[in-house]
Amino acid sequence: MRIATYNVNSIRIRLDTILTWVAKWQPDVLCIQETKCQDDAFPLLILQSTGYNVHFRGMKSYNGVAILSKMAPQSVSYGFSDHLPERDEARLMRVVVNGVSVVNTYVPNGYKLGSPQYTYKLGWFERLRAYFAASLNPHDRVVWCGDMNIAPQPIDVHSPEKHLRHVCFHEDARRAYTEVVNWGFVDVFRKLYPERQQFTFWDYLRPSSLDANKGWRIDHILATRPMAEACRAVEVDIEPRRAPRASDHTFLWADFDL
DNA sequence: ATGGTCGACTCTCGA
Repeated sequence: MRIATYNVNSIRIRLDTILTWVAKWQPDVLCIQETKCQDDAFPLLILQSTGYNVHFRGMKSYNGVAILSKMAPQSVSYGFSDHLPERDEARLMRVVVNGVSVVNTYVPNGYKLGSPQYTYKLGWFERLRAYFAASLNPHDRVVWCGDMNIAPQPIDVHSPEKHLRHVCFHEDARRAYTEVVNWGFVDVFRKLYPERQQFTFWDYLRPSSLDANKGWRIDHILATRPMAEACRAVEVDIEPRRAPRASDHTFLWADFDL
């Protein structure tokens, strides 16, 4: 079972990228973040023409998540369902496919240290931990993937010493993320490649960052222990990142023998 | 301290 994740940064602009990648790599499940369109503008029919099942939730301009799956999901749900007011919607969805619960998240960026957005990001991780604790079991087959906006370790960002106060590397953000991981997840990329420095994101604001390989590993695939033990391969595909009209993120995929 | 680049959308915000 192949599960993949991709921050598309506008699904309408990069529809071709998705179609080409899906045709080549044939994921069983593809989790997409930052679709950036309202549901009535979502390119549903063309995505369905690939034969995939398509589920999504968006909002105007920002955020938005979608999941493509070869098999029809047994269930689909959106958001935390914790009845707290949403500062922004369309950042979390879950499907159950082939007995595997797949949770797709676009974690809030956090803007700057000390900002309300940063506080919201930290709280978002706490809500996510509560969400896993309330609705899933670490002994079951669960995969959590998406754009986490967290580089978990110094190896996961270029020049870590320069980013100690960056919202994607600050100790408080990393701790909040780690608390969720500690509910029962294994970072399958890091499990298979304990030493490899492999980024999934190069900042648009620094156009030379890709060539200089000054990036971040902030997109992740995490699996509960029973799933992680079945993980046979994980790779980052940076080729679409070099194409014209590239997103600043890469595709990331993992194969599980079930 | 600031700007650099995108995308959505409305002359600005979020990343």
